[in-house]
Amino acid sequence: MHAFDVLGDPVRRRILELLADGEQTSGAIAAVIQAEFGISQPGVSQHLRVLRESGFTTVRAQGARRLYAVDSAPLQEIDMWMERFRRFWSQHLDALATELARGKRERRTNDADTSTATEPTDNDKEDR
Amino acid sequence: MHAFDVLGDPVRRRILELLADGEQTSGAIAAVIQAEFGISQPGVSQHLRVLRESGFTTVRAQGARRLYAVDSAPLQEIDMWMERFRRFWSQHLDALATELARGKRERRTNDADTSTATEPTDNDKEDR
DNA sequence: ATCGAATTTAGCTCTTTACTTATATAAGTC
DNA sequence: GACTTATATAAGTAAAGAGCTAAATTCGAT
Repeated sequence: MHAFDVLGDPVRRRILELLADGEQTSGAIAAVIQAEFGISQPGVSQHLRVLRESGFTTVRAQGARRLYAVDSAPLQEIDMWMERFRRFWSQHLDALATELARGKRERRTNDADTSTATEPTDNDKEDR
Repeated sequence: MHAFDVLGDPVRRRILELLADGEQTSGAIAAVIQAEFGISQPGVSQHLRVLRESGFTTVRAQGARRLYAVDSAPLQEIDMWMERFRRFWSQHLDALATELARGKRERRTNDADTSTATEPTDNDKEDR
């Protein structure tokens, strides 16, 4: 499952929002999600599994509890993919810093020539 | 369909990558996508429809051709959602510029207290 | 006005996935 | 050891979505 698919689900996004504030037990997460979305505990558990298996979270056992925490790797990957679109909205002056921080990028070549089409990201090729 | 779901599909991501280099006709896009993914022209057209209807692209007619272009609004929204996770990887020095560019954000409060759980984003609430 | 190219829409099938309930596993408590 | 709490897995169902072929639109050119 691709990182974007994982974030496609509102329950999973919400779980990540919760984890952004720090480690949480499965139970604590389930309580919030059940209250907010009205789904069952196993339902939440399955979402946690998806997050786990797709690398968005790490888990550590503490007795019978499972402590989930954000693993930012896939989020970073998404952030990198988004990079090529940032110039569409951050061409203001205050974006200069961002540009510096994120590294220089190619100048916009506005030719719509088909033959010049670039290859798809490795990332994208691998999942079909 | 949520913005993240739209980006969940590799074909749609690829189309956006193509459009990042500038406006393209439906036909030019279809040619590339068909070559790369082996799907039919109507298949590509359906993806263009999804991108259009979810706000990722704008279209303008030029005779019988349709010229597609990136509309960055939904991408910006995603970028904003991602903001809360950036501190997980950009707490290095070179991220200072990014921090400045993106505006200051709340200090990290690392308490895992359940009762303090924040509300979900309006964004997320609306789609269930 | 007719024909062909460019693009979209319709209807159908197949697969994936998000749920559900029921059950398993494992740790803590009495 | 028996019971409860915490969490995960299994099996089944229903809905969504990605693809296909066929047909409709719409514009340009003869």
